[in-house]
Amino acid sequence: MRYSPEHKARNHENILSVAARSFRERGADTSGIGKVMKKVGLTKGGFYRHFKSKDDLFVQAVARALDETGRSMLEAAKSAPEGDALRAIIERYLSAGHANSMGTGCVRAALGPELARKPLRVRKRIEASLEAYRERLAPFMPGQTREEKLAECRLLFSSMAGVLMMIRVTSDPQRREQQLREAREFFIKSFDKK
Amino acid sequence: MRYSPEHKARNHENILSVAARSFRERGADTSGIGKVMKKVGLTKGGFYRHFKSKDDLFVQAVARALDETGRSMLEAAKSAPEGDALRAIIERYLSAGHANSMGTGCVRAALGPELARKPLRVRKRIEASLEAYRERLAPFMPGQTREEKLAECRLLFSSMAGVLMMIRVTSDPQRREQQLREAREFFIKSFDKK
DNA sequence: TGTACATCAGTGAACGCGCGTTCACTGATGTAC
DNA sequence: TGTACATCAGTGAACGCGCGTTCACTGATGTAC
Repeated sequence: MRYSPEHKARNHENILSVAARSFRERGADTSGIGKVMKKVGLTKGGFYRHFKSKDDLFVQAVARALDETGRSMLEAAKSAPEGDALRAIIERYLSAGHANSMGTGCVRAALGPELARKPLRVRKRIEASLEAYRERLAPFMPGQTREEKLAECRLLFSSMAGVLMMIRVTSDPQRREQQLREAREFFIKSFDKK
Repeated sequence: MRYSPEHKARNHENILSVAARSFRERGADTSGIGKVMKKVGLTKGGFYRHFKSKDDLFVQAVARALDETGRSMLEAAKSAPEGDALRAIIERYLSAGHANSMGTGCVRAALGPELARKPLRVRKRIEASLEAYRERLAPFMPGQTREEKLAECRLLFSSMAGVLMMIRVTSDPQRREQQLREAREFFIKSFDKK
């Protein structure tokens, strides 16, 4: 059967968002193309009408996930009281909700080491997505120049990603909460009102 | 052929250290038992005389890797001038050498998300290794009580792991160096001389 | 001291399985005339 | 308006491959007598 362009675009989006979640939830190696396509409602053969390879899908899924996390951070910033944007960003990133949902959360905390292991060609594309993310959030960071703000942005989110990632190893929910609280306090103290 | 107990112990150690490196370098999913055993010089069938399962090996390899990283941190602390132990720890953790050798570096930065995805039974054993690590390094942390020191230790190493992990995504060596420098400065300022 | 037997680390083939990718094919729609 | 053909998203079987785990077997050493 022949499909409309909208139909194709819709399936493309579906593959992307199912993959973005599955990669983060289970890791890219354990998220087979067949499984992803099945969840979308298609068979795996059709995958290559949408993406050149699994790595191509990976790069695009990472880009989409970062875009969504960026949007969520911007939302938090914009719905915060005047002058509390950065605090709101930190509080949303280090929230229990974020810690409990790896599949819809920050790519760094869910796939960081996998990003580092990708071949250079792939990694360059990922770096571009990370740069775009930092550009969006730099305005809320401390620092005088754009370069300073970008550097602070990188440092803040890399650090918070490490904290989030390790909190997810902690099995006791109460300890998780406490670790989140301590981390929020630390990052707000260190990055806010600089 | 029958082997001496020392022979078995030696092979056990070899499997462990080859796995500990391979898991960190390539990820656990991509480090097959067959490959590990081949590198040790054995065939894969013999693996199950040493470990109950791949997850069992994983847990023990993580424990060994954390022990080695802990030892390295203690070394840095002990060979530092009086009062500069924590600074030395941070500088060694955020060194170019560490950033450039994922296979022999900190487990958190190389396998963090994989730890978080393991089933509870496995994760509990990993938590114990992480606790042991923090106990060793707590004496060098800021804080009045043991609990405070342990919490600072967790926060410091989780954060630095995130930074290290994301620096490994950066392809340009000069940028990596700069990011390491900025991170060292930040963590020394934030955790040292508190 | 000499012989018979038990032990058990390591071998290598086999198991069922899921993987990424390719490919001949289908068939509804869009286009050309 | 009607007919012939091209397009191409999606199908489903097939490819070669590596995986974790099991298992009957080997054979040098340790132990019992």
